[in-house]
Amino acid sequence: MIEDKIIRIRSFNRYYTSVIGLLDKQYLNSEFSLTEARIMYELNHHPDGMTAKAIIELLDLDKGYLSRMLQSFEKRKLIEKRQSAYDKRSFYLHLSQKGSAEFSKLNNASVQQLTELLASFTEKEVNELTGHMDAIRNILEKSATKKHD
Amino acid sequence: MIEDKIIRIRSFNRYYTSVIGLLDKQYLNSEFSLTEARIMYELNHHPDGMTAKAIIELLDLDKGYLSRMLQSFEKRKLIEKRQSAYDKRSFYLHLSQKGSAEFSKLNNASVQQLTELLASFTEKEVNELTGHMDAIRNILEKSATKKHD
DNA sequence: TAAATATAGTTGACAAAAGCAACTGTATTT
DNA sequence: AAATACAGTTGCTTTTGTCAACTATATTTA
Repeated sequence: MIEDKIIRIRSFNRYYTSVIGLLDKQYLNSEFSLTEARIMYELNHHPDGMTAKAIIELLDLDKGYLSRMLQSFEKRKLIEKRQSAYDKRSFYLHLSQKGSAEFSKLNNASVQQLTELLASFTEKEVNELTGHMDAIRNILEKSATKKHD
Repeated sequence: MIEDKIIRIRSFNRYYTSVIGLLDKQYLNSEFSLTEARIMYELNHHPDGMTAKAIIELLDLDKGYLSRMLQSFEKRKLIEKRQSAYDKRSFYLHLSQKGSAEFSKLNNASVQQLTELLASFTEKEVNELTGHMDAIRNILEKSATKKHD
């Protein structure tokens, strides 16, 4: 029965919301908010530079909100802007060396956190876990339009 | 290699964050915030009443923040409070009839939303999806302390 | 090609969401 | 009975996010 499946999916979503929430708490200790970390992740993932527009679409942020966060990044020397020669309205954004270093710290902390969490599982369990995750993604992305890393 | 597994888990987490974020957008149209909806879900799930303390622990909310949201619920006649006879500091909280009705609306909208989303999948795919979700939960809860519905 | 329209990003003003600490009243411990 | 702990409330603040108007550039259309 489909109703039953929906109940299970919603239950999983509630459950996984709390899992993600728990993992995201690490940003409380850092000098970056979760959203800032996501922006840095995208910038790091696009070393050739990306526009504010692209970040907005990827992360579904308000452009005014993002604009201010990028200003704050600039003040902190975490990013560099380079105006596009072809479209002077837009700017290519890059992590600076400092920004890359800060991102690495965040990233390492995140890996460390998950490493500790996974320590209580067997290798077989971890393999199964990632297998199920990949499978969910494959199913959902079959119909979805959105693209991800 | 475990590093590789961690990368995949983190990738899934980023992906699933956006899935959940998309589903949660439905609350933008409603008169309830996501957090309010979660509180109502818990209240609905505990028809014998539950204390603010219990909600705080389940949803990891600040008690002051919750206190104000409950006040707003009371003003809107969505909940009823009954002081505990055994511990006059605490109150048992219930959805009122109106609160139940409002929760039902939210719930139905959520079911409807997922029904539409699942419409593009085959029954087999949906079965696999829920199977993988259950499997993830089973693995993660093996070591976890947190309990969920 | 000039006018109209669209787009990238910025800014100001504001609102919603969340966090923190002090406080009240009740319960529990010493 | 004094000290401590706890449930919930309140005042105050910060963080996060939203909206609309605006500037400068680009694109479309008449």
